[in-house]
This record gives sequence, C-alpha cells and structure tokens, in this order.
Amino acid sequence: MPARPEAWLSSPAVGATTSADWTRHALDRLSEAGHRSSAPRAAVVEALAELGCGVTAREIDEHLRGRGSRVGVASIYRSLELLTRNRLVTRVDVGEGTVRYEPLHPGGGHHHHLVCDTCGKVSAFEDDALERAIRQLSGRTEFEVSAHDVTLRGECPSCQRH
Amino acid sequence: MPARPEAWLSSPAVGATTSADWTRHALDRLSEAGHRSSAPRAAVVEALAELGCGVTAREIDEHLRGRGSRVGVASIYRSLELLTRNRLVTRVDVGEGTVRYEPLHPGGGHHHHLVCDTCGKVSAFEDDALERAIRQLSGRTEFEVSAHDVTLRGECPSCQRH
DNA sequence: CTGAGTGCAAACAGTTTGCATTACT
DNA sequence: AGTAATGCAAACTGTTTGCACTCAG
Repeated sequence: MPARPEAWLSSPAVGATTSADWTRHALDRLSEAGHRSSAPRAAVVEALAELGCGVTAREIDEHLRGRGSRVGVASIYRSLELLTRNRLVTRVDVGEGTVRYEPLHPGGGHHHHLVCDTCGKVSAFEDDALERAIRQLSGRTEFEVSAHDVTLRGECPSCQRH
Repeated sequence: MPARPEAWLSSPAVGATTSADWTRHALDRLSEAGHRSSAPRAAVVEALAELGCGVTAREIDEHLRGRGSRVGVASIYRSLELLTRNRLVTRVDVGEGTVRYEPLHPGGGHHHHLVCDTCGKVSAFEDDALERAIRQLSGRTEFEVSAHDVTLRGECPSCQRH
C-alpha cells in the first residue's frame, strides 16, 4: 500500500474562495440548516480546510490528535457524513480501501484527480474539454446525471525518474 | 446500502469476444504465464465470465456456492488479484465500501459506468468524445497516464419514475 | 516429489452503531 | 429542560494472512 497521498497537489486555482472562507461557509450552512455548533465538529471542518484535497478520516484524526484536540473517530465520521449530506464536502473514492473527502468550494472550479500508482500521491487537475464531453454525454443518456468523477492513474513525474 | 447492482447493464457491444471466449482467453494466458491450472481458479474465472460487469467478491462467492462449487473466499480474492495483475480483469471501484471486478476483453471496447444513487444499479456506456478528451489531456500532464476511470452518478430511468 | 495453489480460521482496517453522558439553545 | 451531538467500546464488513494440506506438473 502506497504511502499517504499528502497534499502534493498541483492545485488548480480553486474558485474564488480560500480555505478560511470555506470554514466559515461550511459552519454557517450547517447552522442555517438547524444544526447546533460544537467544538468537535468545528475542529473537523477546520481540519478539512487545512488539509485540503483528498483527505481520509484517519488523516483528520491524526491531524486533530497532533494539535491536541480530542475528537472521537465516531464524531469524525458523523461530521463527514453530515457535511457530505449538506453538499459541503465530496467523497473522492480513488480505489484504495479507504474513502477520501474534500471541501466543496461554493462556486469553485470543479476538478478531478491523478493518482500515482507507485507512490500513491494524488494531484488535481481541471479540464474544460473533458467537462464539455461529459456534459454532452450526460444529455444523451436516460440517466439523470447529477455528478461525475474522473480518475487518471499512472506514474507521477518524480516516480518516473527512478 | 442499495440492492445488489445486478447485470442491468445496457451493455455496449463488447468488442469481438463473448464471455465464453474470455474464459478460454483468461485461462490460456494464466497458463502461458506459468500458473498451474486448478478447479477453484477456473471456477472463479467462469463465474466472472457469467456474471459479467461490475461483480463483487461476495457475488462470486454466492454464485459459486449456489452451483455447488466449494471455493474458499481466500482463493476468490487470490484469483482476482492474480487476474488483475495479469490484466485479465479490472477493478471498478464505484465508491461503495466494496471493490467490483470485471472481465477485460482482449480488444474489447473500453467502457465506463453510470451508477444509480437510489437503487445502486450499475450500467455501462462508452463515448468516443470522452475518450478523446482524456487522451489529449493525458498528453498535456507530466504524469505518465496509464489508465483512467470515469463514473457518472445520478438516477436511473426506473428510479426517476417513482 | 516439490512447490504452486488451496481452505480454514484468525487477524486486520475502515467504518458504523448502541448507549450513557455532555452541553448547545 | 429538552434534545442534538459526543465519546467510548463493541459490532460489522470487506479483505488479507499464517499455516497445514492437496494436487498438478
């Protein structure tokens, strides 16, 4: 199993919002939706904002533990589920045994992932032609397509050199 | 958890080979690669051929159990791993907690998946414009792209009617 | 006869759940 | 006060592994 796919991410310009903005946005939306505010949940939101793209529950746990916040795993999973239900984060399943999550920036550019099969690093990209092809295709199926996901696999530049 | 995504599949014309051909092909290739032939492994291959696209290890297990073959789960997983390593099946991770596998037909048209978020059904499609966009995009990254995976999510026609 | 392949059961990893407790509102 | 949210630990699910046994080459 490849090492932890850290935020190596050649992140594309990520919409108009920064991660600090997203933290506020997420907390506000949850409160609007009638949810109580709590320290553990806020900590999870903040961790997501800081860790960025393609984070696992375990990574959030370690991050929080490292900075001294004590949040039970159950609460992490429950927060992630709530955030997902409220369209504030997306699940990015890249096909390792574990699910990754990432902040969904409000008007932010929608991106996809490149996964290095050798070292496990995950990086992001966006591509208009690809989006266009998917949009057209979606119009032609009888499915009511609400989301899509593209994963490219291969070898990252630094692994190619070895 | 949605019901088992059975072979609902609006299967596109799947290359030139039938599932019977694939069974032979797979067994031949394994033997060429120096692997011994064994009944349990052959049973897994045959199950894959019969069940078709997007099958889980558990489904293979049930299928085999149903027809009286006694193959341990460990052997099923080991066979799947071997077949994957030899490019005879692909893993299709659609983002439920479990991995799906499907036969890789030799010259067969490469396809992607539509997943119904309501009932869990998985169907297949192929689209040239999409492939083209991905090919061009792949040429532009520093990644050495060797594979790609596209998943569309939404609601299937029959769920839309309810 | 030799080791690739098997089956069982135990081990594992990620995630979920039941329940008593805490703490927003 | 009332109840949403938490934390712990136990339960579950999918998958992997150790080991003694079997059988194809």
